[in-house]
Amino acid sequence: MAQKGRDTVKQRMGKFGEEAPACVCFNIRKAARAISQLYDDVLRPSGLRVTQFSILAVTRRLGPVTVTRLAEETVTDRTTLTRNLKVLGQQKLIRITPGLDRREREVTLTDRGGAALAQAYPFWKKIQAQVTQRLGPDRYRRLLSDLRATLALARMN
Amino acid sequence: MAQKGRDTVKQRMGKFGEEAPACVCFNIRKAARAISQLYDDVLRPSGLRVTQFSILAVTRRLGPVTVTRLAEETVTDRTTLTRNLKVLGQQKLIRITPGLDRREREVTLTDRGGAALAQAYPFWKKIQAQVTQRLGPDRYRRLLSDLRATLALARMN
DNA sequence: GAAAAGTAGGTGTATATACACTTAGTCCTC
DNA sequence: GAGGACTAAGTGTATATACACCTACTTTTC
Repeated sequence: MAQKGRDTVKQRMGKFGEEAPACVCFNIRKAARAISQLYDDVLRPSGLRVTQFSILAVTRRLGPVTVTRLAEETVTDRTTLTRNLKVLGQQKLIRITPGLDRREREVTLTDRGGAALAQAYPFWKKIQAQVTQRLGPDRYRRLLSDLRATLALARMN
Repeated sequence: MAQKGRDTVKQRMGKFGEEAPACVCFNIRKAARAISQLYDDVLRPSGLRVTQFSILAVTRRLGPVTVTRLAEETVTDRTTLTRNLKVLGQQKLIRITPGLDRREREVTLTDRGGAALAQAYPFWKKIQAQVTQRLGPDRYRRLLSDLRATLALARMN
């Protein structure tokens, strides 16, 4: 009875505590933190983090590739990738050379980078197998598919 | 015929290009980056990032809460949370006070923090509704459920 | 062919993330 | 109740992330 036409903030957000756990973003981020820690932990003996492992792997697959293309493939902001590549370049795991179009830079996996990737591979394989096994094949496929859908949705705008 | 008992690195990693897209961690991280950008973009007028929004929301729900408890709830490394809380504290959105147990620190949402949350809420609500609508209720519930399973699995060790 | 438009990439700044280590306080055991 | 075990939190350091802005180069348009 204190107010009628106008809700208080408290009322408008009355269900907020219950809604927060439903936030798609919050939940994906939580899962990302947890799963990243797991993968990083298993990859640790290799000296590569999962982010670095992923970048090297994609670079290996795409051969000499521009920064922008690599950013698209990894769904990373280009400027973020620049910083990530810097670390890998310092460790001589990749090489960055000017492209024919002199605005472009081509990223190439070095021998050293290939060796690092090969060395890390069994660790990745092990944890990946464990995770997929524990999720079960159905849920695993479903999750990847739903994540793809979420990704597509997020980039839709 | 060059080698028989021993595979080359190339052979061992022959399918690597095809396996990388199947990496659970890589895919969750990609989705997390994309969805975070979307939420951050929509939340921008409110001045809160989705990470900050989440921390404030959880703080609001749990009332005065210790740093460790908040870290558990948000599945964030405690030292990460310390840094995140520092930013929120500087903006006076939270207050950090010594606990009864003098090792502990209690985090409380300030009035200013409550107001920021209330102001950001409609933006969150809007993008959350759009995302769940586009995913569809079934896939949305399934995704949250599978993410929970992944999270549990990752923390299992 | 010069100006404008468009494209590739980097920098400055700020937040987010977490490991290894440290500090400070509490509890527990004798 | 003193000493050691345990627990809560912060720091040093490094990587990850992305926005706003900038520079350099290429293409397009007249």
